[in-house]
Amino acid sequence: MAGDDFTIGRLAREGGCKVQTIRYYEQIGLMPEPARTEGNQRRYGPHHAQRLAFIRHARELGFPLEAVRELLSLSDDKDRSCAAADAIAKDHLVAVERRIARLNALKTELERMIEQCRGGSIADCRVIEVVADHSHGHCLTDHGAENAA
Amino acid sequence: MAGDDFTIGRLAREGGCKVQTIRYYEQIGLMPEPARTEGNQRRYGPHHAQRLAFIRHARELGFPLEAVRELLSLSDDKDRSCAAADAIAKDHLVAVERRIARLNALKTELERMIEQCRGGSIADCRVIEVVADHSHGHCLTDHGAENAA
DNA sequence: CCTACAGTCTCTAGTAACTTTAGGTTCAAG
DNA sequence: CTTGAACCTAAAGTTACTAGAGACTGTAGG
Repeated sequence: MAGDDFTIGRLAREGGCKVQTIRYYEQIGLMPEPARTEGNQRRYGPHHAQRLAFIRHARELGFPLEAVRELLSLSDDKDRSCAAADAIAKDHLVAVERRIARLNALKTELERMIEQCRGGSIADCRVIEVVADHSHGHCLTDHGAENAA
Repeated sequence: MAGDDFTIGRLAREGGCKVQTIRYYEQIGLMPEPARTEGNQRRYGPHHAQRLAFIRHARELGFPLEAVRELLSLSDDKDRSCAAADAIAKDHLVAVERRIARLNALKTELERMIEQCRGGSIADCRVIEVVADHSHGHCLTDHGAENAA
């Protein structure tokens, strides 16, 4: 624990996120409170960088913060079975697959909508018409459930 | 304008959303303020149901509320060219396609991760390992930009 | 030692699109 | 007339940050 510490700014650059994001992670307990200088500035070591990298990658993989939290606590306990981690990943995969299916249906509907729009006036615009008329043929799979955008 | 009005509860049931959502749409100006009873309760007519259906379908198609707002104002003006509506739909299609591409990359990574997890202890769990090690081969396309989940 | 100035600090509010809660009022049936 | 479901408003909570204000620190140059 000598003097190879670094600032929050450098940690942010290396971790590929904003300074505020790190402070936010600390606030919600994902990142541990680091040591401070006399003047109250945060100083980090390599283990902090590792933990942040873990969090950021998990986030890039689309895990919500609560899942990241679980994954972190699992990874801290090397002796436990990895079944829990596997379950989290599988759940997430299912969610991702559902989203993809939904977005594909969406894409089809949008494409049809756009294709049919032949540039007249609003009165016979297919885009407006399709949006206005919910029952115009097919439905998006599980309507209402997941947020679509 | 006789007595075929209905309550917010019924409008919500028919529109497939919550009562509060309708009040929220009213608050942000997407739904017009309806008439009220003596006792201050909202009473709706068929045109309200139509407008709500339009909004809900647009939302199911993944348009953000601001786009819905534009679409609504376009659909109110039947003489205007539909180029603007077309543009909104096209923009949205591009966004949807980007999301799909991203989610597909994600899916692949998750599948590889899960497949490699052979159920030992955390110490050699591939899920944890892959999440921990950012530089384990390929990257998700435009890292950082869009929110992934 | 002094001055600049980039970087840091805390705290607060804002984002999207709602949902939830609290505390009270109204409507319709029995 | 009483009950209970549905309604009312207003405010706070959700997710995962981002942005800003106003003040303080750390460091490099002179």
